[in-house]
Amino acid sequence: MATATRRRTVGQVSGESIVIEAAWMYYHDGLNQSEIAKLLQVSRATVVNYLAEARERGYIRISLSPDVFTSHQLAQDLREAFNLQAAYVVPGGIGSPEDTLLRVARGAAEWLPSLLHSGDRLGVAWGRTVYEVAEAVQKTRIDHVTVSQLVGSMSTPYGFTAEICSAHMALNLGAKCINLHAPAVLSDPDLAARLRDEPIIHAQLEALSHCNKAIFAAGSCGANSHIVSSGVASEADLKWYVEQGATGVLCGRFIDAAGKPIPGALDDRMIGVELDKLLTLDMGMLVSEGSDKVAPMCAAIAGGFVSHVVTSDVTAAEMLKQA
Amino acid sequence: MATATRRRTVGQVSGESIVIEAAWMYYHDGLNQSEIAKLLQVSRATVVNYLAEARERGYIRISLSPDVFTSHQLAQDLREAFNLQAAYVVPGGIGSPEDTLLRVARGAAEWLPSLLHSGDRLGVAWGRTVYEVAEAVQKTRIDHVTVSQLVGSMSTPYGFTAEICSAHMALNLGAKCINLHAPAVLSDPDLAARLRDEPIIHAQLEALSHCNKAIFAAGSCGANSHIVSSGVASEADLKWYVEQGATGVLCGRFIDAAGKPIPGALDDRMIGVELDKLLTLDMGMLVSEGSDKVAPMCAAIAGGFVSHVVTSDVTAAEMLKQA
DNA sequence: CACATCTTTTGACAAATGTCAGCATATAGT
DNA sequence: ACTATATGCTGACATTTGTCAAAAGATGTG
Repeated sequence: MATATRRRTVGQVSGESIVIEAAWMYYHDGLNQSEIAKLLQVSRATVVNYLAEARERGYIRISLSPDVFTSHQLAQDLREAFNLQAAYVVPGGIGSPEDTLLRVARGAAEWLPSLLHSGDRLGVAWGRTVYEVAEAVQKTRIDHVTVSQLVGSMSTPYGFTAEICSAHMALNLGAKCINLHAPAVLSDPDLAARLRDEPIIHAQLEALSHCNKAIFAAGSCGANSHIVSSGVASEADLKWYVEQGATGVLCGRFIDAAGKPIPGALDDRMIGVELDKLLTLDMGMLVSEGSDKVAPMCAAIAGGFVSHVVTSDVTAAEMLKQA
Repeated sequence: MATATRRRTVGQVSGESIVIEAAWMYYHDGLNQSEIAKLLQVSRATVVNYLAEARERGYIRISLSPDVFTSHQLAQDLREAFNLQAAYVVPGGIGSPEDTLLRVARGAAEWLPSLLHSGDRLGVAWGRTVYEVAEAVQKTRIDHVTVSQLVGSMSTPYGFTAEICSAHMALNLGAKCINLHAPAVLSDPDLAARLRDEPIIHAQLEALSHCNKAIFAAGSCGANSHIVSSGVASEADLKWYVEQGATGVLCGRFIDAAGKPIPGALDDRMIGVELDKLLTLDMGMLVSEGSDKVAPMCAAIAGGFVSHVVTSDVTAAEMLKQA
């Protein structure tokens, strides 16, 4: 501005103003790069660099309007069929299942900030899907939001833990983060009980019980169930739970087709939120996708844990068929 | 998806899904138009059309991160010097004063939604600046927000009225709108009093008094003061108020340099919010720009009406010099 | 069912944007 | 003060994106 900075001095903070100026001209005023170059008296290539810098620094925010994905037919149908507050259905696209999962995660990431308000306490579960959501959330700043880790950690072959899920989520939301410094499952019920009474853990579990919103995925009880591969349950455990009617997994706990938690040996050995806590939330966001998740998702919804769903169009259609 | 719609049938609603698909691929997956064209099996030109349609329909949302404008040096200085909750300072750019005003308005429009939460009741003042803000607000949907018109209407040569300001604001925020179906100023105090007692107007004024946030601009008392050109006050009125020490105009009321309302003949003839109501708000957003607004803005802040300021870099610098 | 009238799609061309090697200017070290 | 080094800027070229008139597919009507 006023003081014409022909060339921005190295590292000078005010030097960024010309970047912002360029970004404003380009994205708001709709000028093209040549016009901007002329006005700022630099070469067009420099303008390209400024814009690239603005994008890198996250000054520019491009998103698809959430309305689109919550208001079209499939989303409305899903909402009505399952009596949800809202559903967000992303186009599955042509890509691999992997791509579709990323899209669903990205959709959730784009929706989530608009559903959070000042003072909210968000519980974050754990898993591949939740991890991708946490990563995809754009940096936002909502005042006085707290993120809590809903279940204890497990070291996984995938390299992300429950702590990382919640920590990244908190980081991107500009929120305070309360981790749960304990394993998700212990070998001995007694040890678990003593750990739960440990002051630090106790305080963390206490904080967790004050969550008013939560985000989680549904786990399947099928062949390559995540609950087994992550080491929370053994093959034998899974087999036993399936025999009792287990249809899906929610925050590390097994539920049947009606969404009722199935009591079992694992319960006493686990550290994490108990399912009935989730029933009283203002918002329970279920983010999942894939044929194998249809039954678990329907079960979770039937159990009353879910107010918001994010999924793909194909999965949404399958859920509607099953209903 | 599944059913390969080679060509979308005219007007068919589901036909929009291919538009969304294209938009997703382009803006989220980072594919270029040729790649998308290949995947969707249409020509690249068609992809261009899809993307244009997505933009027109408002599916795509591009914005500059508010953080940038609230966190740089000038904004921080302004915030501290005037003890504000936050300040948003836009680069003035090279353009005309008109352009700068539009930028400030756009800045306010981009900031405002992130400052509103479910249940808020936003009071909207009136004037050129506020009108531009209302227009520039991108369609968002925050639940249970109510917009109230802070002052009565005047027909202006500019063609926008207080009703249009609040109505457009409400429309774009997806909020309920409570208008004030009365002129801003009447020729006779008695008539004004009777109008205020009229049930409809009374209810509207009542609703207005429950606002917890407000957005307004500062008016000057100079030569081409808006308060005169809009017909609220006469030249003689203005002269009288200036003699009493009037420094600026806020929601149609005159204030002195310390921000104290100046009682006068106009008060009894006006229909609209009273200034002391504004002192108890959670948020008072002052949006103004220009040398002639510096004194009025400082006065409004001194009076305690303001928690958030949006202005240009030049004006911010002038305010700091004056402080 | 043929015709008129729309909307959507397309290919060829024009314009805008991105890339990169090399040059110019600032900062750090001696 | 004089290099060495890092950082920002530029021009020429490559790629991507936007435009537009014409063709092809839908829809409505006698």
